[in-house]
Amino acid sequence: MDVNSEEKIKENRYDFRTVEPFWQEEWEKSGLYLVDEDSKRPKYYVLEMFPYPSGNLHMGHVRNYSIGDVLARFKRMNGYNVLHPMGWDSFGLPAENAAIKHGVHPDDWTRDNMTNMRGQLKSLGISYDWQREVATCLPDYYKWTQWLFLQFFKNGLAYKKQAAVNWCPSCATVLANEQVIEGQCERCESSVLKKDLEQWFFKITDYAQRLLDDLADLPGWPDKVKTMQENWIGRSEGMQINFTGAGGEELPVFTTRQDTVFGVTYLVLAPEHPAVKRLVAGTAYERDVDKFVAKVQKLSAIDRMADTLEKEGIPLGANAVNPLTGEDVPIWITNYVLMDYGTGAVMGVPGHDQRDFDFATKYGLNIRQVIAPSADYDPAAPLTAAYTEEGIMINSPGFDGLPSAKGREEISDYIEKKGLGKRVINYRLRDWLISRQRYWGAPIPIIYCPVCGVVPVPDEDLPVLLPKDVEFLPSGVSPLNTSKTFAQVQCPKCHREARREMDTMDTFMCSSWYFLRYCDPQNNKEAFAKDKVSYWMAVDQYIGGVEHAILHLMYARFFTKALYDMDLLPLKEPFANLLTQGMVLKDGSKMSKSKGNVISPEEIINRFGSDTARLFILFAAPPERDLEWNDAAVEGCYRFLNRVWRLLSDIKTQIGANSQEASAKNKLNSTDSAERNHQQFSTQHSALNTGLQSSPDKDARRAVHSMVKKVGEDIGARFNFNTAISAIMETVNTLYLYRDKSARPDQAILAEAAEKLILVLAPFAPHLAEQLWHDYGNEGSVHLQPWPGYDPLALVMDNVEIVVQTNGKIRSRLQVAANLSREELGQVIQTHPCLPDWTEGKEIVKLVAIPGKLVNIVVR
RNA sequence: GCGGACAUGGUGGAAUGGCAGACACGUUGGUCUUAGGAGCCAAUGGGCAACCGUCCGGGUUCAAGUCCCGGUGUCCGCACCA
Repeated sequence: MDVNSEEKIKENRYDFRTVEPFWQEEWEKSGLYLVDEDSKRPKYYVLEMFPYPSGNLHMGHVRNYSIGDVLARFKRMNGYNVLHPMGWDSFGLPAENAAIKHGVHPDDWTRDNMTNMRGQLKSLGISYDWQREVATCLPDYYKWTQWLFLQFFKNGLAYKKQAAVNWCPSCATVLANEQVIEGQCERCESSVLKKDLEQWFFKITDYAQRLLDDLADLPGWPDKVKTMQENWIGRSEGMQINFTGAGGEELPVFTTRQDTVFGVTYLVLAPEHPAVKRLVAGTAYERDVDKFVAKVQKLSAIDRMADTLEKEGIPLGANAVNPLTGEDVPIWITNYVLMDYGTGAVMGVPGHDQRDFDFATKYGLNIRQVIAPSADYDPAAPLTAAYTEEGIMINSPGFDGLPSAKGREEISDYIEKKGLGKRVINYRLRDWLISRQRYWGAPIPIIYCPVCGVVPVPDEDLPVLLPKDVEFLPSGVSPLNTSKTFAQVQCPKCHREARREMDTMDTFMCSSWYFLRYCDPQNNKEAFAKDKVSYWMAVDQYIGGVEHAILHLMYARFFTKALYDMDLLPLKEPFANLLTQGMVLKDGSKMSKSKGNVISPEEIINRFGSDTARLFILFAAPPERDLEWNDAAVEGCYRFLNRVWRLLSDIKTQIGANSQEASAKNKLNSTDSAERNHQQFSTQHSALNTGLQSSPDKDARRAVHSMVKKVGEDIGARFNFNTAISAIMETVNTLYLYRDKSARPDQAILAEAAEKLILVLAPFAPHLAEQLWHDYGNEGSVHLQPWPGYDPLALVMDNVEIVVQTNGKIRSRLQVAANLSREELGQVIQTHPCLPDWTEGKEIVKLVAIPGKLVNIVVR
């Protein structure tokens, strides 16, 4: 390749290697994306889930932030005061694991990663207000995480209790319920064990009903996510019925099928049920029962939940009294009853519950039918499986003949009247276990005093700094124990020698309020000022992966509600609208190092530039859908940007003389709202429109204006960025044809087209658009311009093609005037010379005319 | 088992109930070129054709990829929840 041709190619191309870094620097220098509270403009808070600083950006990040950036830029151009921040979810296990593996301190490792990823983010040119950057691992952030913990504590929402908790043996720490996936650790996939430990919990269960009810106030959330939260909260209405065991042992059970209480033939307890020991103490059953309990407890969570696990049980040799019938039924324990749901005791109704049926069949327990499928059903026929549907009550003295649903109500009333139990609502949701026996997290700001007991760290002593002199090899004991200085502290109340809490907080605590800190990131007096939060919150559009549907999104909702109750926040829901983006796949599966199918964003940016990377990722699929990475298609996007570049460069040369006029026009627009801008364009160009004689001119202009309309709607109302981009591509194609094929392309139309193209491209390809904007002689950033308007008159067509169908089959196409009414269009068909051909001599039954679209002649 | 989403060319994907396959990738042919991994032009659901085509089977409608009923398949979430 000689020098000349190299230069020639360079000349005709979008030189992203120069253009992109240049504008990134300019934008940063001019503080283009910095925002403040501004009551004159409506606010818009667009937020992407902040990343864990793992070391490198991956394509999922690029997708997430590209979606957010299009919205941020679009809203900005539409006159909104846009808050678009970025930060780091920077506490967590990977830092410790890296420290163990490579001998670096988690703090250094994390900071290096943040530096590296910040650089990568900046090379993407996302419009963040970097002055609002937060990192959860920095003392000026976690000080407030600790402060918030204390607010929860002081309001009775944080408590410590001994409980059987999830223990990951490999991470050597406890896990929240939500972090156990199919019995395995969410992080390392080790089998999770149950361990009896004293741990800190947040009372999220107090908010179960509100978390459930308020989902109805979130129309801007995907149903999928709301359903997942609904299932996770798992509300079920039922009844607690008080059975009584031998020796007066109270054995309440929880059931949702009170109508089957006459069918109870045994009672089952969870092996861990506290009554078990008492009931068998000193009996012949004691040894076998102990053995059985030990066997069940040894099973890991995953084994205990496995489908294949056989239902096993053992009798306790004791009976319980059914309070309704006065009948004695045997008490068993079994591996299929859970201690931590309901009361840990279940009534065995083998006639109407399949598990009970299997169990009773296996151990020869009685099966009694109390619900018949219909009134004429023969109850004498033996059941071959449990009948679990609704039906008619039988063998239930006093309630026979009632439909089961009605029977449920009457039995509930009866039980409550007699004081034998009560209606209760059970939730599957458990309290949130927030303490961790790991190093890289915010220390829990609690002091244990031998005299005063559990004492919160006073506000003025915050933050409780994470010590650096710590051995963080997982040992099962909190690593903070290994610090020489950390534990020792004076009791804030009595000043006696006391000890600090050694556990750190779950990192989900840190991420449950970061969106509030962005509103007021530098405040060193409070976590956030109420007026700033009132101005910016709620987040208008939240964007992130669906993998956070339960954990993060539920905790953040819980925090918001709790802070609302403490009068720290003016709102009950943090995220008004939620967009869950799909994954980025390669060869059909998620990109991962172990599969070796990772495409690094850095590499793509180096080869094609960030505008190309962003354009591809937005064009390849709608945002909620999974996206298959395709190298060739990326190149296609790169070619498109060059096509735009060449077209607009050429037009610029052609209309060079007019460029001053164009720039004057833009100065005029630059301070207007989109609405005014819209009207302005209409009046400005209606003269242009009516002056057009030939149809290629009109067509070109229509293409441009309908593109503006469609792109605005696709971004603003539908989040269909892929179709917005395709509309721009179509218009570019049309303009190439117009310029090359029409006899005398109109300069004014080309100038207008160029300007609008640059403006609609700005959210998608911000660097290219900015460069072109300035090449056209405009002042100021393209990203501060009002979103272009369109001229409704330009969209009007003189003629349209309509389709002629008979019985739904296409016969012909006709050019007709676009403004024909339904009747006129019918007339045209009725009198058309081809009518006999279309109807083939058959009788016309009906004629359906849809103006502007089609005519369907129904014949027989 | 329960709940949810989805199913359209070789591929990614378009279609307020109104011309299925926009836009793009890929492929093929042409053109320019010392060269082409650049650019431009053309073709591209299947079938020689009439026609047939949106997972399968019914239905509603003048008209169904789209709405309704019943299946199948794929993916996701929860899962011994009483």
